[in-house]
Amino acid sequence: MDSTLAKGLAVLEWLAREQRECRVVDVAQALGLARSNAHRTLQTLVQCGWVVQRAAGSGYRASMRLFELGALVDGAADLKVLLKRHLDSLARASGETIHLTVLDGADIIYIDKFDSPMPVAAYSRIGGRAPAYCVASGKALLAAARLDPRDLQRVLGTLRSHTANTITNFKTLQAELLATDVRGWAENREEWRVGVCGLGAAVYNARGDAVAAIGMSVPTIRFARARARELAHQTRTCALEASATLGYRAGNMAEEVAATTKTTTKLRRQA
Amino acid sequence: MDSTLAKGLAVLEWLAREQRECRVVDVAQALGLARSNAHRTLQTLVQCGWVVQRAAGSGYRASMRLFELGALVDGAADLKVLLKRHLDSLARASGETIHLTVLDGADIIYIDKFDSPMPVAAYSRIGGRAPAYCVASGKALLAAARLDPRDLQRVLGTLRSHTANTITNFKTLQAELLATDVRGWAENREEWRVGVCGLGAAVYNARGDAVAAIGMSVPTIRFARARARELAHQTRTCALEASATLGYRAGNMAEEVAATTKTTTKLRRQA
DNA sequence: ACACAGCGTTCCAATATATGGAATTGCTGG
DNA sequence: CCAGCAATTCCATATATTGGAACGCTGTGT
Repeated sequence: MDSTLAKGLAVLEWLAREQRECRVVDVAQALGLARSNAHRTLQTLVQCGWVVQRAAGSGYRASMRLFELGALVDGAADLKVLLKRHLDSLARASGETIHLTVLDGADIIYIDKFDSPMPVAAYSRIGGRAPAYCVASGKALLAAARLDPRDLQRVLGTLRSHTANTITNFKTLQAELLATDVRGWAENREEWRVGVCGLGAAVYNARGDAVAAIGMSVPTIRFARARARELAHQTRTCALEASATLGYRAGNMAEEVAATTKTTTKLRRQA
Repeated sequence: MDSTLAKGLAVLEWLAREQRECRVVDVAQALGLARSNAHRTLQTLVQCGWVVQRAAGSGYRASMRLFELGALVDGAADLKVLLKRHLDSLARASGETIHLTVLDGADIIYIDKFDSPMPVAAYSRIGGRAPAYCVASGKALLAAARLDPRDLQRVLGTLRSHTANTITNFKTLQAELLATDVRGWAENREEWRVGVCGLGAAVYNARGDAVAAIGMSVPTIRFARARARELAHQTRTCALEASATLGYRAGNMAEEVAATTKTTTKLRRQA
């Protein structure tokens, strides 16, 4: 383990999260480094273009390099541009807050967001995270991944409780993922934040991989049975249209359905 | 200069740009490292969460960490969410491709994009770069920065020619930046890509800093004098509305205009 | 079935490199 | 003009990094 590299990455991450000009001593104190060490590390980051010092002798900030390279990861930027229209029209049709998310280990990461004109209790941020098993987008992606129960447990670790409704039992979660796969959308009923429900559906690319999920956050107060049904239908339809935009063909859909049924059966047997 | 850190960052950047699963030897060859060295560096990056190895013993990819932190830089993500509505309505009103950009040294970086339904010759990508002095967004931001001629030259370095129309002379560029500041928008007439013109206007936050620019890319064939005027007006208006969304108050505008006049006079004297 | 080639991974002694305390410089406010 | 704080430079020391060698695994060609 290259400790110098680990230290430099820690400095970079800390600097990015601070979102303000930081001085050498700030970095040194925050990460427990000697001033001279912090200084040299920052100099290296500057020389490599990951950190900028607006005026010489002034504070340091993370440079746009992080953004530039972040846009390349998983083709996130392309996804956003291609799916923007779909998300926007879903936002307009529903009047609710819409997210585009991807799976990163046990979390989802919000990669795009369309705010509702109506107020929502939940606050989310592009680049922000949420536990996949607690939110609708995450469940849609986990369901689409079709992991063995064994792998699922390995990926998620312990199911921590975040509200009274959080699913903390693997059997229950597996059953829910099966249901998600069958009906084509996932639900979240105050499992992550009290007062906030959600709907989610996976988006597939031309190869049939689930590359992202479209999610909708709805205050419980607007999530009555009939409206939830309607919104779920809208979300699922939007995800299907988005998949079509990425080249996912209806032709595959037959196979897809067959595969679903097969896996469903297999998982039922295992459960 | 911490060479271990520099090496690790180089590996991370290379991996992000490759956008595919890379093996240890690929990294070692590409960056001229010993296999064991490349291996340990990758292990460190994995342990720190910047790189992932989907299946153990398989290739390495950059993780979502880059995206996650990139979203924090300069509040890029917040900007996008706040300004989305404005960009979208400009895209609809004009029918042309709209960009949101920020300045990074001598380059602009595209942080958001709304594609035109009509085909455009220029290809741009979120996270992509262009030389600031060659494109309208860039000129709008450089004009808003109000640098001394001395600083401007230091920041930009040599003005390389990219088309027959590229501005390669500092006096000419300064004059154009002055004009930009006065009229409130910048133009690009095939200075970066042949066949592509552009318009750009700076967006200000509540403190009066130019934090981003709104840009429009238009094929020359649709950039006749009258239409260009009309689109320029739309672009400028959109930028003003966007500035208002960020808390830039008309009250400041008087000061702003005064400052502009003052700087203009000062720069005229220097030129 | 065997030998071989390619790759990931581990190990280790040599040595180049990072480290942190101290000294120096530069800046700011009283 | 001085005092106080922070940035930066310097250097001897200790340590972490380095790359060659070796091992095991997998897949391929004979």
